Amino acid sequence: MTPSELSEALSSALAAAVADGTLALPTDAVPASVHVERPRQREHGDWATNVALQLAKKAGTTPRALAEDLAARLAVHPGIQAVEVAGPGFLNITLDAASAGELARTIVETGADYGKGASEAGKKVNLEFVSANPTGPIHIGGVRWAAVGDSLARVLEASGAEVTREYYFNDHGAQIDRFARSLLARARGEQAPEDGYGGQYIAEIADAVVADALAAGEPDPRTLPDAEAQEAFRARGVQRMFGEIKQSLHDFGVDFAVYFHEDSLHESGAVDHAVDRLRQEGHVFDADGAVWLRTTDFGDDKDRVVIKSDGQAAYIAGDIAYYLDKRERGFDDVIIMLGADHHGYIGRMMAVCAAFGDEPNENLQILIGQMVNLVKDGQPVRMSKRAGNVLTIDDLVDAVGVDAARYSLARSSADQNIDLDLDLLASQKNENPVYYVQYAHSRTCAVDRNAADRGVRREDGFDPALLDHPTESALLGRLNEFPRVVAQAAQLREPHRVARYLEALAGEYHTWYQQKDRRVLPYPDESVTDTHRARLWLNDAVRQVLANGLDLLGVTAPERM
RNA sequence: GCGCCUGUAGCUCAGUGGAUAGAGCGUCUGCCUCCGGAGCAGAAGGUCGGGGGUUCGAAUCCCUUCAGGCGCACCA
Repeated sequence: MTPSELSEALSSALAAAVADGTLALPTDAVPASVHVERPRQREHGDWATNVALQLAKKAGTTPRALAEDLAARLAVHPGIQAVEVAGPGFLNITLDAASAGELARTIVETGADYGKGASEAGKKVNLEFVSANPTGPIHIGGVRWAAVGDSLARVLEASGAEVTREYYFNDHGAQIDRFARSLLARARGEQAPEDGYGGQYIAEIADAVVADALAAGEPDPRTLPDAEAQEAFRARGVQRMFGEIKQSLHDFGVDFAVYFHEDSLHESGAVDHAVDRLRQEGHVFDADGAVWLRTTDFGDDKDRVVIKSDGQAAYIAGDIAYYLDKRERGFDDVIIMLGADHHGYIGRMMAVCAAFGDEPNENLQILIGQMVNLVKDGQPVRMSKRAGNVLTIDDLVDAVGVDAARYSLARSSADQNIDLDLDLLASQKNENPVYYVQYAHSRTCAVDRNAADRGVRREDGFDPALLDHPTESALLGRLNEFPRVVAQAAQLREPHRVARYLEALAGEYHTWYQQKDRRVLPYPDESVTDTHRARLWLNDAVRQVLANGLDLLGVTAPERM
C-alpha cells in the first residue's frame, strides 16, 4: 500500500462519515487527499496523519472523537494492520507486513525509474548556472553552483521536465579588457595593470597564447602594436581560459548543452530587439542622454539605464536581451542560479520579466546561493588571487575527488553559508558522509555477490510477509518516501534533500544489516529459506534506491570500495 | 539608512505547523566464532540568538530586537 493509496483510503473514510451523517462537515470541506507522513517514532506506526486535528473544529466535534471514528472505518481496510488514536488526535497507521513488503518487489522491478515522477512534466526549463567569467579558473563558489545546479537539473529531469543546462559566457565588457591587458603585460614582462588580474594562471595563459599564435603561423602577438596585441591576447586568452573551464567542469561531471556568448547578443542585434520590444510596450524613456527602463513600475527600487549616454549598452541590456532570447527559444521556466553577491539583481530582473508581460517568479526564477567560506585552523581565510590562496575547482577535485566534492557541496541548502575546512579537506576525507552512503551501497553489492555464491536467488520466490521486523518496516517506509523526496527536491529546487534522504536510508540499512540474529544470508552450512530470499529482495531494493539517489547527485555508486 | 540570506549539540549542518528537535565529526562505553568494522549498539552534550504574538500545537508563521554574511552604479 502506497502513501497515496492510504491517503485515498482516508479521504473515502471521511466522505463515508459525511455521507452517513456521522460527521457534520460540508462536502467541499472534505480534502481530496489527506496528508500522511512518516512519524518520527517507530512506535507511532508506519504512517500518521493529523487530519482529525485539522477538521474537528469545523465539524464541531473533538479531534479524538473524529479520530476514533476514522480509525474504525480504516481498520477494516485490506493492507492495514492496525490504526491507533494517539495524543490529541493523531491517527497512527500500521500496514500489514505483506502489504508493506510488496514495495521491495516494486522497486526492484521498476529499477532506475523508481523515484521518477511527473510533477514537472511538460515543462521546458532553461537552467543557467556557474556562468563564471572567463578571466580565471572556476573558484570554490562556482564549484558549489556546478554541484548544486547539475543535481537540480537531474532532479528536475527525474520529475519530468525537459532541462537545458546553460552557461552564460561573459565575454563582453571591461573585465575582459582587463584580462587581456593583464595577459599582454605579463607576456611582455611588464608590471600587471593596477586593476588587472594576477596569479600564476595569467602567466600560463599568456605563454599559451603566444605559443598558439606562433603555431598558427601568426606573428608573435607581443610584438604587435598595443591595440592589436591586446586584441590578440583577448581573443586567444578567452578561448584558452574557456577551454580550461569547460574541461574542469567536464571532469567534475557537469556538461552544458549551451554555452551562450554575451558577445553574440550585441552582434546579433538581440539587444536592440529587446529594447525595441520594451519601447513598444511603453516601458522605456529617455533622460539625461541615456535610455532608461521604468522598472519602478514593477516593484524595483529605481529605474535602470539600459543604454548609457555614451551610446554603449549597459550591462543589464545584455541580461534583458538574454532573458528574451531564452523565452523566444521556447523555455517556459527560465531559472538562473546566482551567488549572494548578485542578489541585488533580482528586483530589476523580475521587473524586466514583468515588463515583457511575463510572470515573475514563474517564467523567471532566480535562485540565490550563499557564499562558501574557507576556514583554516578555525579561522576564516580570505581568498585573494594576490595571496595565491584561491581554491579552484581543480584544487578541490585533486584534494578530495569528484564524488566527495560534489556531495559535500550539494548536501547543504543553498541558503546556507557553508564553511569549508582546508585542513579537513587535505587530511581526513573519510569524514565526508558520501562515504557512509557509498559504503552502504557497496555493502548491498557485497550481499548480492555472496547471495549468488550461497544459492540465494530472487527468482525462487518472494514472500513479503516475512519482512516483519521493526528494522524492516523502517527501511520499507524510508524506501517508500523516495519518490516524494525527489518530487519535493524538484518543486522546491532543493536537491540537498536527496542527499539527506540517502544518509537516513544508509543508516537504516546499516542498522538492519548489522543485527546479529537476523542475517540477510544463511551461514554456509545453513539451508536457504524463504526468509533469506525475502531479505535479499529488500537488500536489492535498497541498493536500487541508493544508486538512483546517488545518480541524482552526480555521485558514483561503487560496487566495491 | 534600505534590501536579501543566516543564527539549532563542542564543530559542520538537516529539520517549509505536529508527538520525546536529528545526523556526521569530536568525546566516553561496549560489539568482528563465518553475509564488508569506511559499520553497529549505547552514553554525554540543546533556554532551536533574545523578547512578544498567532495556534489545540511553533525551530518552523507574524512583529520586534541583537549578531554574522552579502548587496544597494550611466561597473561588469
